[in-house]
Amino acid sequence: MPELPEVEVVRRGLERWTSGRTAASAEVLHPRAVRRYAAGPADFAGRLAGRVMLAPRRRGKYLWIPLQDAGAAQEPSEALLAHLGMSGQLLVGEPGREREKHLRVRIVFTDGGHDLRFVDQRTFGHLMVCELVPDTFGVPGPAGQGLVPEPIVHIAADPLEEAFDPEAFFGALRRRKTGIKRALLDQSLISGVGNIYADEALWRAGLHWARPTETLTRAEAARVLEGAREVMGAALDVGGTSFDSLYVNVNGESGYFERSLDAYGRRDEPCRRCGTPIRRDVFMNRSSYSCPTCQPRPRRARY
DNA sequence: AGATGTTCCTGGATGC
DNA sequence: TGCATCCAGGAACATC
Repeated sequence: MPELPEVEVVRRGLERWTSGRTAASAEVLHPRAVRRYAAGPADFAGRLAGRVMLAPRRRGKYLWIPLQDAGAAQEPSEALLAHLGMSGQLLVGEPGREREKHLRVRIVFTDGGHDLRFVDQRTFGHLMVCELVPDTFGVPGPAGQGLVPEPIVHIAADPLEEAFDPEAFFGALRRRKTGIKRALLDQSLISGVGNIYADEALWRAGLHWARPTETLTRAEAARVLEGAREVMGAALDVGGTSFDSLYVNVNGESGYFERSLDAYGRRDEPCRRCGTPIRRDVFMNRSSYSCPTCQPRPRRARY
């Protein structure tokens, strides 16, 4: 299940394997993979052909590769945008290798080298070509760095970005009338935090998932942020989390972080701080794992 | 308008 | 053994 650290691992892999290379052609093997691209699969493929892939960028769980016309000097105005969803993979490898069962899109390059493949079993992920526009959540960076894909202008900065504003995040939390976990999963408040890392951040902060956001103190909000940063940083250090074979990095190697999780998936196992068995609640049609002792349910809960 | 519920998808695990 | 059902979850979209 790719969340921010896993997507960053993929981004780094692409930086090494596709930067500076020119796409020759693209083949869409399943239209659902480009469903968000209104102009359709043929136009999608046409937009990639002949364009140079620059260094990939990331915000939260979204990944994009700026596309430059060959020989052009101006800043790129379009990008190939990717979201891996539940089971998406971006794989780089020998062009002649066997086709994966769930291969959705294949891009080959003019140099005849490694191809780029989008493989996605559950097809929650997608690719599209889009415009790059000025960033409203982040701060302007070096030339061309202040641009983000138009379809994700509403996605907030993620906690590992310099542009992330903790005070603005705290203010947004206090204005909301909802539970802290729902807020953490809302990509317009903070991006890159999914179900797994939300539970981990709350365990580290000692807060229950149903804690009303409007009652959070600045210190509590800071603990949640710090927890998210720590757990995602640790996951990044070991190459991402993997619970099954669905997540692999760009070269097909799995991550090794799952053994380090403190809450997620540990139902009935002892809390690593106090020994109380971890409990599982169903919330938002998802599992939430927490320690009943370290993360007591608030008297007034919000969902 | 903000909060909350629904939906999309596949295949491994589980139950009878 | 075989078939049916459950479960995983990001985020757009629908509804209250």
